Amino acid sequence: MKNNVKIIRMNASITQEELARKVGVTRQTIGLIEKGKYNPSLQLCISIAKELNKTLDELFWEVDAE
Amino acid sequence: MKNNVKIIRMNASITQEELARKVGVTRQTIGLIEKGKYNPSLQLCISIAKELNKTLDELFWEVDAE
DNA sequence: TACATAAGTAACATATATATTGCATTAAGA
DNA sequence: TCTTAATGCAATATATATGTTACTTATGTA
Repeated sequence: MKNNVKIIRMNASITQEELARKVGVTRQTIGLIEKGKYNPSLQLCISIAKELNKTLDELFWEVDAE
Repeated sequence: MKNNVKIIRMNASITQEELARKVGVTRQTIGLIEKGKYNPSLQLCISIAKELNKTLDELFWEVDAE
């Protein structure tokens, strides 16, 4: 469940808490998603993407290329 | 929670049941996602996309432009 | 040193995605 | 008409995403 959320959020210079508040979840949820410990819902992924001005693919597609 | 899964699945000429089996869920889950009644997990969205040779954006991005 | 901010983490509760089973409906072919 | 495949739909059970609360660990700065 790797993704680019952490890098892109930090590039946007906002905290986990700010992002969480904007998309309507808690800081813990954002933290766990960034850590790859959660399998977030599509709707949340879309909200995060819009908040960071990215698309789903940019944040979540083929990040786990191993 | 609109999306393009049904159209693209039908273009691929496979049934809900075939797609479900390939991605490891039940037929009902695919049916409800196509109907827009579910908010699927990211991992399932990725599995569906790969099975249909599409990306997340092609299946789920800004379909709900209303 | 102290204080504040950001982030990691854990326990428990709740909401909901998904499974399981079963039945109804529709369309296509014999 | 009968049969089969594909789909819709509903009730109940289970797994897990997410919320809530709280403690801890940096890190920067006065």
